[in-house]
Amino acid sequence: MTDCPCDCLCKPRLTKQRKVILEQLQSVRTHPTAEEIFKMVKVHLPGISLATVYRNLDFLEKDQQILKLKHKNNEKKAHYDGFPARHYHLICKKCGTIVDIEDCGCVLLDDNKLGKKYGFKIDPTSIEIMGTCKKCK
Amino acid sequence: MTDCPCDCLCKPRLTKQRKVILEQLQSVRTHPTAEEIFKMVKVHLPGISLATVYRNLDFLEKDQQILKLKHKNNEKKAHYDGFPARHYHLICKKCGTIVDIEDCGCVLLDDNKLGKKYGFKIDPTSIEIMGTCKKCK
DNA sequence: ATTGTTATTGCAAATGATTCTCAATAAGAA
DNA sequence: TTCTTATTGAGAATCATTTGCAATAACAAT
Repeated sequence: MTDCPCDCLCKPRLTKQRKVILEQLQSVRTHPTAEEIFKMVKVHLPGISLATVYRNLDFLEKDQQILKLKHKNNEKKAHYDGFPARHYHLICKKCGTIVDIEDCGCVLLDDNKLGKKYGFKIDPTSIEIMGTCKKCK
Repeated sequence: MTDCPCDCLCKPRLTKQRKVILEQLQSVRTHPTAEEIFKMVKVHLPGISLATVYRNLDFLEKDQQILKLKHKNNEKKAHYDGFPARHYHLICKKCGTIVDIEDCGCVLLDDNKLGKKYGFKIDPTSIEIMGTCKKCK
């Protein structure tokens, strides 16, 4: 582990908790909430605290090891994605289904024209596209 | 006012409160929070309640008269946009600046290839693209 | 290994944006 | 004017997330 992903000067440590949280999130292809991750991790570390899960999810997100999805419909809970490789998410406004888009064959964001025009460095992993899924239409 | 935008059978009424909330939101080109809208509306309706502002913002969003932006960085507050015409938003992950993209000359979403492939009806006004703005780079 | 420093943890309490409850009010149809 | 019921104001409730703090444990230095 190198430098802290936030702007502090501290040296992050690889704790059991942080390790297992990441492992568990990477063990699924779904987009679990902090609470759901907490339950998965508790199987391996029964004494872990929910606050620790939140703290490590924040850390891992800042460190760009995972993604945080904030958009799932009217739900207040955030969802997490253990695979931060460049991909977008389609989220159904009605039922909240999240679909990963691995290769969308689109140039909107990749060519970075948009970013240049507005002086933005676009983060392609953070894009959440809302809509209505097949079932809900 | 026609049918209720939620799935209930009630007949919406155009109250003073709803009218002024929409007017005030449409009077700015920024993306205020519910609290900020509350303050603007209170100038004209001193007795209004914050709960009423929330209820009407929900209503107006469902009715597609306004947009709700949930993504502004680590802030928990939602932001609102009084101009729901098709446009995207760039949001800076660091400082939270929101930039409107009126015409991005991009086809990612408009051609609806993406929607077809995944069976999604994409809502082009709901797209929030995260990145880092010029100042924060 | 042992020690020292300090990042991290568990717990419980706090936070804070949003939602809900409910009696009172008022929009709009009859 | 009357009636129905959608909406309001006030405050309490919700609940995901954060925070304070003393105890613990990573890991660098000895």
